[in-house]
Amino acid sequence: MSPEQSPPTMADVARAVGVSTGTVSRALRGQPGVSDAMRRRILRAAESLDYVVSPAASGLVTGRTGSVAVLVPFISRWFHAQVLAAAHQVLRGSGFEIVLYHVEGTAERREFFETLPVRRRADGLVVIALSLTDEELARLNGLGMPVVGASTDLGPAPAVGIDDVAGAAKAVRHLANLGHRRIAMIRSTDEEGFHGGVSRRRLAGYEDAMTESGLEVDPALVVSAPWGIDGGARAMGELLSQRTPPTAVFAEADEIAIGALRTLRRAGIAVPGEMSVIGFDDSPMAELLDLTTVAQSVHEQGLIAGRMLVEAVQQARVAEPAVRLETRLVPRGTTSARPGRPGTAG
Amino acid sequence: MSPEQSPPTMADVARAVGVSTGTVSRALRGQPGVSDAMRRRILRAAESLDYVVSPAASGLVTGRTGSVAVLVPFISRWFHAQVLAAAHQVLRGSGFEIVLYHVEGTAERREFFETLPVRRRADGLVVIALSLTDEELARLNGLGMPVVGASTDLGPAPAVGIDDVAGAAKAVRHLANLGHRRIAMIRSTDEEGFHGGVSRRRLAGYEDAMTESGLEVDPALVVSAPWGIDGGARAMGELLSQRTPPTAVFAEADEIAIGALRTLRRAGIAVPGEMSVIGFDDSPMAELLDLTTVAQSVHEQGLIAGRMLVEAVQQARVAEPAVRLETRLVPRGTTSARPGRPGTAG
DNA sequence: CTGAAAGCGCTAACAA
DNA sequence: TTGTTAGCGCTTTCAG
Repeated sequence: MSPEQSPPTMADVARAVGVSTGTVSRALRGQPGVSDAMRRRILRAAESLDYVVSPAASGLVTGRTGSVAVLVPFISRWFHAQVLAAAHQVLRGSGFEIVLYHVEGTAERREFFETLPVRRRADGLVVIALSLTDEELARLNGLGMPVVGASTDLGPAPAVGIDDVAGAAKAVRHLANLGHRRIAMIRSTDEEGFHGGVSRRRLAGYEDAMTESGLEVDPALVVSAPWGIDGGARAMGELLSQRTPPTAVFAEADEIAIGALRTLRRAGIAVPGEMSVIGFDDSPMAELLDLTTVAQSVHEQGLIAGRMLVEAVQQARVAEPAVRLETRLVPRGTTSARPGRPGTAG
Repeated sequence: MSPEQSPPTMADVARAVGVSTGTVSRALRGQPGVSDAMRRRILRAAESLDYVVSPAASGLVTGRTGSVAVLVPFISRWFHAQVLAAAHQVLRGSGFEIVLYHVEGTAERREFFETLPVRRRADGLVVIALSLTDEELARLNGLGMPVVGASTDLGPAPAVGIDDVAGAAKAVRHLANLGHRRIAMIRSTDEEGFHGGVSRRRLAGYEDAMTESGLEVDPALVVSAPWGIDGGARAMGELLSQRTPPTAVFAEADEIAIGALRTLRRAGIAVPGEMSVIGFDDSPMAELLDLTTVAQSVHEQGLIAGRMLVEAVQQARVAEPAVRLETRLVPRGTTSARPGRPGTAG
């Protein structure tokens, strides 16, 4: 009589075939205990009715949501988008829906950790490139669901990332090997604590390599500015205004290095002739601008994090819960031997 | 006796306070018909038990999921990420969770439109920067949930975007006004149909402005290449190999224009001295590289799309269902008067 | 203002 | 192999 307004339910399918919903349920999920003939009839009926199971209803009884959450701070940064895309790919490949939590500011971040909206909404969580406080870490661990990190240290929880200390050291060693002695570092300020951990580790790598190369770590040569091109530009300006400016600069990230390059260009300082610059990450912009940098496998981190979460959710344990990917120096056109160095044309 | 393993339910809260779950439900959702004193007691109990309602359970009875879905093709492109971030912001601000569907390839895309995983998983859908086929459009309309588009034409459904024809015409007129007569256009090939609509409209704008300026549209001057820096670089090469190369180039997107710039740099052709280049979108890279372009309000498109969806979901109608945002020319350093033009230094 | 009871659409025993 | 029966945790009448 009345046309079906609301979507069909499993009962509709059962009725159409003339069986019980129990059988339909088993058939649809590929469970054993249904004859092949019956399964076919049921699948056909479901198809023709355009039926889909209600995740809410099934989730209510199974206790699983079929979704996983992704927490990511700056989606419009190349690195973050890249990791997200890769993780998304494997998670959807495993049948999960992805719930996105984008926390770009302090307010959103606090809101997330206070209310923990993931609770009861996801079966697991992957955290991308976020430096967590101890309290935040504790909140996540109290979530009662598996959590994995990509480029994020989660303490005991599974995580994939790189050795930032070693990576930064590679960059600085490269500069030292080129004969540079006054090597500066540009860090990002991080009042909001989004990537403080990475920044600290890359600083440590800088210091390690300096010491190892017999170079003095002059505190004046370590400057900070807000993350991004403008920040890098500003920091470079600061370095140029010093009594004895550096001859080479290691920037914590490519975007920062690119800002530095902008300042140098505007100041008419030749790169690499008068100043060498090296970044970190090997983003597409680095390639475009021929920026020497340290590469990491960004996409792969997303893939691995996704796989880890699938494992954690489905098998309750992760085979290899701490993966460190290699970094590698990518020499390009913004680094060269120190001006005035013996045997080198300035 | 036995410690609570599973998260507390509403019944636990009710028991703690000594009321029925009906009352707890009303209290928690701020519904009328609960005394203030009772509501306070209930809120306190819920808080101290660390209780959160199960969206699955409440969704089962209300029929709403509390989530909205976002469909986006290339999350690592600046434009897409930007729109997504803005939409996410307003949607979360309205209390929705965001379910992300990232369809980067044909396979993923087809899978999405065939299985329509959003069904029963979201209360609405925003589609970002996707050129849809008629069948795809029909699938979305049959979804039974509100759909809005950002930089996406959805036929009758609400959408926000720009006037691509007019925007492209602005770019080309700028070049014509500078005295250029042989003006080329670089389009993106789009075998997979991801942004064919935009590309076609920008081509139409190019043709309009050419005709309007009394210039001939030479088919040889319209070249295509895969979207991105490499594509733009390749297309520029093609243009340079022609018998009578253009003196100015309009690229469908900044990323493509940037590729063109790379080729020109490598070829030793002065920009804008010997060749003018203009892009579209005004991405951060355009600013960095001092690329003349046509700007659009990307962030605002995301905000508006988000607001539209909230309206559609909550009020079942959108006050202003077709918003066209303005574009504006951003003259920078990659465009100048045609070489050899009277009164101009080549 | 509050309680009782029915039921949302499904799954998971347990029977048959 | 299939059906029956309880719920899963919540909202929503309808009574009181």
